[in-house]
Amino acid sequence: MSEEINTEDMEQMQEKFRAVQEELGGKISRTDSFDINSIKTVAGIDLTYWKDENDKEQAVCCIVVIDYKTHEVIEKKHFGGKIDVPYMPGFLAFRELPLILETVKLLENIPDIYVFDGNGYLHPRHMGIASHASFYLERPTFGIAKTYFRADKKTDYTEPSPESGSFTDIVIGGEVYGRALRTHTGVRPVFVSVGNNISLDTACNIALDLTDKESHIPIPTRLADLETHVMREKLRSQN
DNA sequence: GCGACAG
DNA sequence: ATCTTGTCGC
Repeated sequence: MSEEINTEDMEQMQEKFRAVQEELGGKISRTDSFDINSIKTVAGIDLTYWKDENDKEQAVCCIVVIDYKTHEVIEKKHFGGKIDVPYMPGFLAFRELPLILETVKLLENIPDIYVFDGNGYLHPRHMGIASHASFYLERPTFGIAKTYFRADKKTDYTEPSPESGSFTDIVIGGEVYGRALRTHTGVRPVFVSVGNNISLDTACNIALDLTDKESHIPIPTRLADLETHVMREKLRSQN
């Protein structure tokens, strides 16, 4: 009884989604709208998926707010529900945003900045999930992707030197879309890109500030990821 | 027709 | 993303 989604439906969906992205994509600001020294809290956002007993796709979104300076966890919130948009490269926001916005509503401590698991400006229409989400949030955003996404089919990235902190810009058509950033020496880089109202330099500095020995993935994203797995087990056993 | 493809 | 044990390495 699972709804079958054929290619015609997918193409119609993408047609509408692409129009939304082209409309909003030109309204992104890649300039800091704040002073980095004023940042007190940062939120990490992530989702994880599973199929329920009726083969319906379910997901839970988790947001973890931490103290920027001490990295102490201030708050955790989650919201689970059915997913009705399939995964289509380039259209991740349409799949994940509904649950994300519901989870944001639960926050008692509004963070100074939101960090997403995925890209922002590093996208064919500059509208990865970090950029898209910004239009519904009153705070700057940026994205951290664990694997490279070719915003342009021809453009690959150049491996940064092995030392922590080194990076290479991802340039397409003379424009910097994002950055391959090494957060741990000798470990594969993460891909940082601007969401909105922040500069790439600042986003990378924050990513490095929020990375510790435990993982090459910055703490907010790492904690949100761990939390989604915990919540998935809890929600699975309830249904 | 073939490959590419954030999560 | 998810299905999955042991195993190599710091």
